[in-house]
Amino acid sequence: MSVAEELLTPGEVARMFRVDPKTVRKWGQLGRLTSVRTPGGHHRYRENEVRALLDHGRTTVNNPS
Amino acid sequence: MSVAEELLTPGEVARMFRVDPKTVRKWGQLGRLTSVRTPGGHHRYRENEVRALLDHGRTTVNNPS
DNA sequence: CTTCAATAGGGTAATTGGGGGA
DNA sequence: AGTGTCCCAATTACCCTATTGA
Repeated sequence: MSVAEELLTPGEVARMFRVDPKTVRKWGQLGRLTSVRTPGGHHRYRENEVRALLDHGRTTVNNPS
Repeated sequence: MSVAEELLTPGEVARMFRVDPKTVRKWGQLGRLTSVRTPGGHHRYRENEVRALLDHGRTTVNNPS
């Protein structure tokens, strides 16, 4: 179902990854993030992709005593 | 329900534990820290995890000094 | 229409990742 | 077993100004 997907601003993505907005833009240029361009040239990123990326690197390992 | 979690850079964690960033990365490899990876390959660590680990080392029953 | 915050763009410094060895 | 330091290359952070977005 293609409902309107939530688009995130560079600042939002940068806050989620704890990086600089400039770094987020480079990820889009490198093809690691799908960047949606506004008519003015600003970038928007898909929330689903960002969340998938965050979950991908997550090592949910329980530490047994 | 994923609210924006606070992520810390390796340098931040290293400063809190008074160790080298390299050591922090090893903790992530050993599964003792939840490591979130940026698309660029850098690691980010959960502030809650770090705090829990810091508190965990405070198993002092009654000996603050 | 105006105002203000955020963003794009390039360039340079600092940090980080990885292996190997002490 | 665990940590600190060496090398390298890659990634990221902060400086600036002009433009876009709401």
